[in-house]
Amino acid sequence: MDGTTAIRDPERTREALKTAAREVFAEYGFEGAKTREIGARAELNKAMINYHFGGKQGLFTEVLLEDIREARSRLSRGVASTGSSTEKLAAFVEALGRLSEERPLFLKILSRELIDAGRHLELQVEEEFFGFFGLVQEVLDRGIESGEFRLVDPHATHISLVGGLVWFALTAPLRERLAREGRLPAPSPTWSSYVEHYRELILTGLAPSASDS
Amino acid sequence: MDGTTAIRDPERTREALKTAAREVFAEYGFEGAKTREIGARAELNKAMINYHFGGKQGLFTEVLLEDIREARSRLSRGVASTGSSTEKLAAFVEALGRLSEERPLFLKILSRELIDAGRHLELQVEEEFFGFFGLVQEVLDRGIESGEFRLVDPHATHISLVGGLVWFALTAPLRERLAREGRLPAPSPTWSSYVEHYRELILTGLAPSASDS
DNA sequence: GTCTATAGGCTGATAGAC
DNA sequence: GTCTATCAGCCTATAGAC
Repeated sequence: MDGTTAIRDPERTREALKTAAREVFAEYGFEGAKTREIGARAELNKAMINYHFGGKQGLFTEVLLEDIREARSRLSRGVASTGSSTEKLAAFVEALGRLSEERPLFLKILSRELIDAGRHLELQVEEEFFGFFGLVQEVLDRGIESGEFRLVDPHATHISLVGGLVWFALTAPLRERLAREGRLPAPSPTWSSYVEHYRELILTGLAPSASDS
Repeated sequence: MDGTTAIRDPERTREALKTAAREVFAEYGFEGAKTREIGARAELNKAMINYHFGGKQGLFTEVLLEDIREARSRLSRGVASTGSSTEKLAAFVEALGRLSEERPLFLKILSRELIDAGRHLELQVEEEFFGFFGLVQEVLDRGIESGEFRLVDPHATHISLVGGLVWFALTAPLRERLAREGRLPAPSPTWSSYVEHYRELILTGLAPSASDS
C-alpha cells in the first residue's frame, strides 16, 4: 500500500486539487502557477489535474466559477438587507469587507485577472462575472432618488466603493510581511477597524450637503 | 548591412529595452514576461538584456526603480502645493489621478508586485518604495488638527484614498475591452470625470459634520 | 555592441502500467 | 482512479563569431 496507487474518493481528490489550485493561482498567477506545485500541495500527482479537469485551464475555470458564484451570493444577500438605502449600502460594505477578509485568495486571483484584462477567463466565467456590475446600482439609484445620497454618478461610485476595500486586501500581504520584519512605521489598521472607517467615509461622502434642497 | 550586427547607440538600446520591458512586464507579470518577447518589441536580440542589465531580474529592477522615483517626485509635488489642507489633498488626488492615467504600465507592475507581496523586489527597490508611505500623512494630520477634516485614522484614510484611484486604473483594461466588444451596459466614466467624482467623495467624506464643535 | 547557436533545465500534457 | 515515465516544446542565460 505504501503510497502506491491508492484509490481515494474522487470527490475528495477534486476538492484537494481545487484547494491547492486556489493557493497557487493566487500566489503565482496563471502563468506562474505550475501544475507540479498544485499536485504536490494536494499530495497528488499532477496528472490528476488533466484527468479530473482536462488541464490547467480547466482547473482554473472551475475554481473561479465556484468562487464568483459564492461571492455574488454573499454580496447579493448584503444588498438585500431591509432598511433605508443608507443601511443597505452599509450592509454591502460590511459584506464586501467580510468577503475580502475571508476569501483573500479569490480576491487575488480576480485582481490578477482584471490586470490581465481577463485573458484567462473563458466565456462562461466572464458571464458569471458580469453579475457584479450593477449589484449596488439599484441601491445607489434609489438612495439618490429619495434624497439620502448626493447626486453622484452611480458607476463611478461603484468603482470607488469596491476599490477602497479591495485595495486594502491587496496591499495586506506586503503590509503583513513588512510588519513581520518590523519595517512598518505605523501599525496597520485591522480588518474590522478598516471596514468601519471605510463605511463612514463612504456614507459621509455620499450624504447630501446641508445647503442642498 | 542587412540587419546584421548593426552597432547602434548603446543608450538607445537600453531605452528601447526598458520601454519594451515596461509593456511586457505590465501585460504578463514577472514570470509571464518572456525575454524573447521583450527583445522582439525592442527590435533587438534578447541576449542584449543580459549584456546591458545582467538578466531579466536586473532589467525589472532598473525599470521599477526609475518609475518609482518619477512617481514619488510627481506625487510629492502635488502634496507640496500651497493652500489649505483641503486644497493640498485635492491636489494630491489630481496628481495621483494624472499619474494613474499617464503611467498605466507602472501601476500594473506595482499592483502585481503588491499581490506578490513584493517577491521580485530587490532591497534597493523596496527602500525606494517606502517613500510612498506617509506621503499624505502630514497633510491628513495637519488637516485634522486644524479642524478641516474629521478625526479619521490617517493610515486607513491613506489606503482608501489610493485604493479608489488605483482600482479605477486596474479595472480600466477590462472595461475598455468590454466596451470595445459592446458588452458594457452603462458607459464608463472618463478619467477626468472619475477623478473629479473621487475628489468630491473624499473631501466630502472627510469634512467635519455640522454637529462637530 | 550585437548577433547566432546552443546548453541545461523546466513545463503541460499524455501513454500506459497497475 | 492514481501513478510513473516520457515527449515535445519552451525558457533563461551564456559562449563565441563578427
